[in-house]
Amino acid sequence: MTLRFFLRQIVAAVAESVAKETGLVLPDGFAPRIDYTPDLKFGHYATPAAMELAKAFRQNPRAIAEKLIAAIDGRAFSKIELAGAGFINFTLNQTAIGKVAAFADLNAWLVSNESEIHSDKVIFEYVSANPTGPMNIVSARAASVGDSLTRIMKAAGHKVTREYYVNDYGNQVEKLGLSFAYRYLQKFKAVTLPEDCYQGEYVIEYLDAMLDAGQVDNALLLSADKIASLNEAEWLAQASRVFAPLGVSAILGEQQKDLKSFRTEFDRFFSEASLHASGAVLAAGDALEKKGKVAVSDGAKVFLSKEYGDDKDRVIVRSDGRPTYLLADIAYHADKVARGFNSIIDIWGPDHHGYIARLSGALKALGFGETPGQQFKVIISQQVNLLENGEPVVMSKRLGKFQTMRDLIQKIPVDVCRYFFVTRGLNTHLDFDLTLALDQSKKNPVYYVQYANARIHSIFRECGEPPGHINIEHLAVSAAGQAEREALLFWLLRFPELVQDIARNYEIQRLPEYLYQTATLFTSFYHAKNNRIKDLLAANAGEAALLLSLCNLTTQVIETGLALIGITAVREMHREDAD
RNA sequence: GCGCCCGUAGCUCAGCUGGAUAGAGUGUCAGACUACGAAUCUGAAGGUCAAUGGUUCGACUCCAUUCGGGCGCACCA
Repeated sequence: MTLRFFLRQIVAAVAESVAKETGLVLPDGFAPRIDYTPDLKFGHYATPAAMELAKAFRQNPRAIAEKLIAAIDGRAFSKIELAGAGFINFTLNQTAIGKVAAFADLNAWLVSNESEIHSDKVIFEYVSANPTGPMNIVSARAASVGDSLTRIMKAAGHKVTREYYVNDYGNQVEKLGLSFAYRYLQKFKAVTLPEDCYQGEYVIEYLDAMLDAGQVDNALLLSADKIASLNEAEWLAQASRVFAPLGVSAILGEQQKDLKSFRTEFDRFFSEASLHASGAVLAAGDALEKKGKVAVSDGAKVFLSKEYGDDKDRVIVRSDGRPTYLLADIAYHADKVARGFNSIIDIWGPDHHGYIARLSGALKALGFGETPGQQFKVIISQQVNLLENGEPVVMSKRLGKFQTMRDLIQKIPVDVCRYFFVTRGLNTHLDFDLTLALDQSKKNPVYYVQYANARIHSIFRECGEPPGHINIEHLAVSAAGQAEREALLFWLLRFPELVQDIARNYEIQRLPEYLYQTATLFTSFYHAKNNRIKDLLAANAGEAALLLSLCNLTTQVIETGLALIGITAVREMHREDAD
């Protein structure tokens, strides 16, 4: 059990008993907050519960706090104090700590703590870049954050499915096919690529690969002889239909390679075209119509999204009968609902924020959210400004000038990229300066964290492996009165609480911050004279073993934490150059 | 015009559903290697949290207005 959960149960129980005794009623759904104290000298945890209750009880917070304190069974504590305007500060005693946080191994503890949260069946969609070109740096950001968040949610105890939506249907795909057709034609004839085609050179590369692999149908193949009598318009129409799916699968394949090298995984790549093929798209329109949320305007069917806060109603079936992208997306999300997910989370790009109202409106119209616990959450990933030498790099797929995710991975180690992307909240604009990332690579925080871990393993190599079994009570006893040990130990014990928090609020940046602080606390522990394990080995073997055990817990936290953000935890580090 | 994000130390940014003295890194300055790895550590300086008003026991956090910076507003996907 986490210490925080233990305290929350206690405070909730005494709040209830105090309320009952005095004939008062707790606020609806009252769950006391358990916070960390600003400093361990105030205790391990604090609760502002008395302040939160002040209004409902119409009493002075300090008076409430006194009643709460009086009602608490003090056996687990060495100190409970009333502080400030009505904070209650808790200092747990070592026996209680050992009993509550009883674990021999960090991962076992994480698993045993899963019961503290309400486990959700979650579908998490992220990246979902269009299969019309290589992925850019915004996709890399979404990949880092989405992948890390899903790992964290799983660690907290949720059932998570990771999905990537492939927009392999519609105008853009047709244009992609046309771009391939033109590029092929250009090999035999001087024709200009139309402006609305994809201008990037990558089309030529993929085209050549297709031709080499013999994927292009013989009937379409051109030659110098054929060119003279060619009906160009007809050929282009035919060729673009053939090239479109080939192009999509080639580009998707490359995207998947990039994602893999970025250590980003998905359980499924969901094809938009499959929704059209199965009739699911139009069926979604019918479902909305049955709910009375569809009107006809100028021959088109519109979804009445204004009822859900959108600024205008949105077309879902065009006047020519073709469904819009929105309807396909509604169908896709209806499919997620049908698969039984009750938590649907998407990461979208910054240009899609206006889209939230209409899609969440459609889900509501279809009845999603009526069952308690169902939620649809969109996390908007803000822009990434790519800088090189302080100058912005222009990104435009159409013009073919852009920094791809692959360029990024080739320039900067994946560990550094991933760490960099998760150090900022998704809702902030991000300046990624390539030169800076390279220049500072040696002073990069990710190396600092890895270094701390390598140091621990160096201690193990030097002083012997730690005992396999971690005994928290013994660690707490040995930490008593030793500032560095105490700071490190209680910081480490917060790790599962942090995992729970991030799984709830998606604030991924808190994990790298935590790990950095872990490394800092460890090095300060390491430098304290009384913690020199090497010296203790002969003098006090028992204490040496305890400190090795504390190091063991530290490395478990660092390695598990790094794994949650997809970063390698090295156990030995080597300088790249001599200076 | 409407909507979204941002404004915190010289620079890049944290600040956990409102909570105790606003924190890191980097840069600057002053120190520390006969030390399980100096890819390190210790210390100093650096702030009117863009501005104004409001809400309350309490505001960087919530609300309103203003000023700055960025982005988006299709029968494209």
